[in-house]
Order: sequence, then C-alpha cells, then structure tokens
Amino acid sequence: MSSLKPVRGTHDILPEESLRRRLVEKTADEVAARYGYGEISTPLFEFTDVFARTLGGSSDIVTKEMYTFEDRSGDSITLRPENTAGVARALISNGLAQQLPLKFFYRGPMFRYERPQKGRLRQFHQVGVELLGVAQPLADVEVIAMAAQFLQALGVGGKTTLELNTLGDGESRGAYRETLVEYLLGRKGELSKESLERLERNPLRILDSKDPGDRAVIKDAPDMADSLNDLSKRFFDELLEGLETAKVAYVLNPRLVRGLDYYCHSAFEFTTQELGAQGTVLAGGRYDGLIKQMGGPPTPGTGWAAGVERLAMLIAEPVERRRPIAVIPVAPGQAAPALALAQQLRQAGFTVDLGYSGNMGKRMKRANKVNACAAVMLGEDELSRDAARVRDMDSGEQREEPLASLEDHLARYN
RNA sequence: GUGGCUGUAGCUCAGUUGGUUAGAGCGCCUGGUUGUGGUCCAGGAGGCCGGGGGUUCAAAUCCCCUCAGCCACCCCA
Repeated sequence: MSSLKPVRGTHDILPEESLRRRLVEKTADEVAARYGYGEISTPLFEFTDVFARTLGGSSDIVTKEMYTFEDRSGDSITLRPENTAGVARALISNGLAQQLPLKFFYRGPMFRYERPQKGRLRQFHQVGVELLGVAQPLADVEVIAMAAQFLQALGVGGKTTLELNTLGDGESRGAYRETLVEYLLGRKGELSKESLERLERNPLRILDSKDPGDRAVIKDAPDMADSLNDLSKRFFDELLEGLETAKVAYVLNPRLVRGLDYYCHSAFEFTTQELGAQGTVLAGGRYDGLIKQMGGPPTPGTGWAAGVERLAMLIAEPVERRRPIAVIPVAPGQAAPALALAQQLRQAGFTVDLGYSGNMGKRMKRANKVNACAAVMLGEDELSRDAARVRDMDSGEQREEPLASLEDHLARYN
C-alpha cells in the first residue's frame, strides 16, 4: 500500500462515481434553468471576513470548521464552507442590486474542517439556488417547488420528505427566544451539558437535540407559532397556501431550526431515512438580513443548497456509460485503415474504442471488457472487397457489411 | 473536538494458545485458440500484514504511540 494518501476527508472521484455526480448536477442545472436561474460561479476562496461576518460568530462553522489560512500578502483567506455568502458578496461587488430580482444556480466544492463520516467530507460538493430581491413568500414557494421537482427528476422524490418551519422575522424570533430560554431555565437540571452551553450561545438549537433527556424537555416547550407577530404569521400562511397551490407535499416540523444566524421566516429541509445520521439532503430558507449585514443595500433573499455526494448515494442504479463500438484490425497490416475508420466513425458521432496493441483475440477481449455493443473487424479479405465484418457482441451474430453502408448499419447501436 | 469499532494482495476477506516459505475468492497477466470476446482448463504476477517504537529466542498475532477509514456525538448538505 502506498504511503501517498489524499488529505483526510477528501477523495478522488473516479469515472464511475463521476457519472452519478454529473447526473445530479445536470438535473439540478436543467430544472433550475426551467425556472429561469442562470449559473453563477464565485471563487472557491474569499476574504475570511465574508464568512466570519455573515455566518454569525456563534455558529460552529465559524468557530471550528473553516479552512482559514494566510496568503503570501498576509490576507486572511478562507475556503468557502457554503456559497450563499459568496453569492451575496458577488451581488454587492458587481453592483447587481440594480437589477433585482436575480436568480442564480451554482454548483461546486465547499470545504469544512470536520470529522469525516458517511456523507460528510472535508471537501464536498453542493448544488444550490439563490433568489434575490423578492420579499414575497411566493419566492419561497418557487424555490421549494423547484427543489421538489429537482429531487423528483433525480428519481429520489419518493425517498425524501419536505420538512418545513418558520423562524419568523427578527422581532418574532427575539420574542420566542426569550420565552424559550425562560422555559428551559426552569428545567435546566434535565438538560444535557451540550444544551446547557447552547442555552446562551444558540438556544433555538436545543430544539433539534438528539439527547433523550433534552427531547423530554423539548416535548413540552413553547411553540414558535405562538410567538409570531402578525406579519410573520401572514408570511407563513401565504407560504403554505402557495405550496398547496403548487402541489408540493410538506410536513410541518416546529423543531426545525437553523444553525446560521441570517435565516428568517421559512426554513426547510428535504430529509431521507436511508443515509444514517446524515439525513438532510437539501436544505434552505430565507435570509433577508444577510446582504445588508454585509454592507450592501437591504435585499431579501431565499434559496437552498443540496449535497451532491448525499444525493449521489441515494440514486439506486449506477449510471450506465455509453457502450462503444470496437474497431479491430485483424492483423498489423490493417492498423492504419482501422485508425482511419475509427476517426471517421467518431467524427460521425459514434462512440468508438480502438485498442492500442495486441492480436485479434486480445482485442476482442478488450472489446468485451469495455462492454462494446459491436465489433467492427477489418481483415485483408474484407478490405479487398471494401467491406468490414460486424459482430453483434450480445448475440454473437456477425455479417459482412460494405464500408459504404457501414455507418447506416451501425446506427442501430448508437 | 469527544467516544466506539476497524486497518492483511487492486477488491472482499481468512489467518488457531505468538512459531519458521502469510492464504482464499474475485480481478489482473500468459497460454490452451497466430482471423473471434463472454464459459471452461492450466500456469503466473502481485504483500515492509497502515506507519513508528517496544516486549520476546521468535510478532500479522501482545503493549504503546501515530495515521487513516467506518459508526455515533457536536454540527451540518
């Protein structure tokens, strides 16, 4: 075994795996395009401030999960742990706030310094969308409906459930936070030590704790719904109505919260039972305060991000590679005609495998190994008659075919 | 960052109470078949037993450290 290993939490994506991942990205791209979203690519790294100021000092992403380093000019640089902050920064940098509303799709690697496990890597990949400049709940309806359609198109719609909650606006959230903390303080003795810490730092997080003791306390906790002001209530009602009109099925989960500070109103997750502890496959919400917080004009936003690796794991069947046609020179004398024919067929759009060496038997074996659908054999005899021998690799039947009509004959395999 | 489990051939795994040349299946290569793949038969290559240190006459096996993977927690896609 070689001592050359990839860095912890990273791995090489070999061709077979690439096919599955490409399917995920392509499907997301196509569905997003139908909603009018154009692809945006922001840099893989930003000034650390971009993330530190927006993600919220209390979030774990900032405190322990960022890949941060100093570059040669002494600037603090961070590999992006998610893409919303980068898109928001791009909006400001490019003065795009003049052209709202804007709809972006993105995909690419993200980096978080975490302990790896199944469906969790230090370099992982996301596809996501951001809808900027629309304050109405219709925007949330749109991105959620798009997410549902995306998962459906991928074939994993049946394996996922949309969970939905509202965090309310700043006022409602603050009010709820107070009621919740008050309640939790009353039962302080029953909380886990992690939750005791969260009590000050991020009390809402206690709501989705997995600790059994916490759960018992949470069960009787006050509901966010009771702390919502009229505006927040109306927003949420319109969201639910919109989802029903758009025929998107959802389940309300009052314990669904967000780790990042800039979220408000809608919070949603598509979850699955098939991935162990990493059940969330796509998650998002509204982040109206973010862009102003970064120094831009007040701009509402909503969107989601999905884990490419997690979705790729959910796809049942391996994606099949296109079957090639093998072109085989019978003897070295036919090497040149074989190369010429292979190129002609490739130019015509066929997928062609041309072996590099070996006698005919070896080349046939290779044709079999690459799962060729047909073999086109060029021998002295056939060539003297301007023909080739075509073998169907599944049935084993073969026939002589004039070169002039070869492409037409092979069309059935493409 | 915390806890548990696991590292033996490219892959999946055996390997007895420490004992001499470390095995199997699959895969790979060669030949049986110099103009025909899959099946079959015969042969072959491929291992610092994750790495380092220690105990011992002797370590894949026991001890310590370290690295990595998996699972869970924290957190999150």
